[in-house]
Amino acid sequence: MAGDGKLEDGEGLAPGPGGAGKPRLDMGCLTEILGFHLRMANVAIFQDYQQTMAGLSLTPKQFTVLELVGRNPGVVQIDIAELLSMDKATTMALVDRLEARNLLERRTSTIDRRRKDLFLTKQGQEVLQEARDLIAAHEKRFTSRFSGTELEAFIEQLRRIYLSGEGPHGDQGSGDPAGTADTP
Amino acid sequence: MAGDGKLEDGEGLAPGPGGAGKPRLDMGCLTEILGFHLRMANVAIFQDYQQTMAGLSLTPKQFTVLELVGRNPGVVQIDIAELLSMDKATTMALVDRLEARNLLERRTSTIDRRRKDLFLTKQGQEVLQEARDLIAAHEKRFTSRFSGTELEAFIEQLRRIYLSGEGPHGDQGSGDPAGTADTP
DNA sequence: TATTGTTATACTCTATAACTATA
DNA sequence: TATAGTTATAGAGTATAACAATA
Repeated sequence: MAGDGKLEDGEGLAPGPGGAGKPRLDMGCLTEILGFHLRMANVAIFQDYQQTMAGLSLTPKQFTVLELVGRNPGVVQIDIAELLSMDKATTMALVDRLEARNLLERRTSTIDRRRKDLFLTKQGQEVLQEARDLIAAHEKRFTSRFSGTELEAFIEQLRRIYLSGEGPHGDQGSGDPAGTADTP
Repeated sequence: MAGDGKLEDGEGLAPGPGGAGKPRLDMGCLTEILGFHLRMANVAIFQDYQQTMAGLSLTPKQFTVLELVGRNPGVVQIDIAELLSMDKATTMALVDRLEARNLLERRTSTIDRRRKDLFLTKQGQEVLQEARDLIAAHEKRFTSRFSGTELEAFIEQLRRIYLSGEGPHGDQGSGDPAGTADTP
């Protein structure tokens, strides 16, 4: 049984109180789980990202949306939501925050008044460019660990993970978490 | 990992065959950003995970903690927090939820009364085993896309992302908002 | 004084549902 | 009837800060 164990406190497990180093725990089946390594990598990158973007306070998703709106002026929320597999209500809140910061604006579509076309404001364009520069440096801290061919293969493998579910299921909501939620 | 879960942001980027559905947007610099692909892959795996574990309703983080406690009986929260780069308050909440479901229990350490040793309950052991089985099938749906050597290389690359702070600096505290939150 | 656990607080994400205004 | 946006609500994750007990 796995869990009944009886290790007394300090045995082998953790470094005792005051012990300096990291805890070396038995990772069990986690070492073989692709999703586990993926999440750990995601967290590591996120933490560096956060420090990098502290000044701009743009989350990865917010940056993604700014980039999408910047590259596709007039794109509507529903398309962003689908592309990023987000709920439309979640997308709403995200866009609200960006709009509140005056980084983008909504304009009712002239051809379909239900739609609100999205455009970056001048400030949004400036912030986006700043963000791109910061992110480039941030990215380099990780990509520099790989050779050109390694990086290419790495990204191809990541795409192989997320570009497969084409036909079958419709998208689903996400849930995280986390890297951040208890969500995966 | 750390996160308890939530991460996920987009998915579905794919060029879907179904013409009608997906928007074809210019992804701009996103296509070159490692962190973006990592998040997308994370989301894809998370969504499959979510469907797989719907019956047990265990988030990836919750499963991770159960596995760690199962493999390391008596481990304390602070060590789990450090290993997974989570805040100790976040870890607290996570453990609270597992305890509320009677999957694990806290016992005050006999040698350091500040500590609470963690142990799986009998029910926790059973749920953990069920989860392991479900996850094995879930994992296979993704790992089957790679050859043995490819998978090995892939995981090594992921580890290269998150195991960098090993020698020199300690890792860093937390700071994540969620892969969750608008977190990575 | 430092550490572990804890609580309180606030913000965000996520999902669902229902409502609006258009189409 | 269907779609795009919107609002309301609920449950969860995450981070910060402060506190208690113990070392």
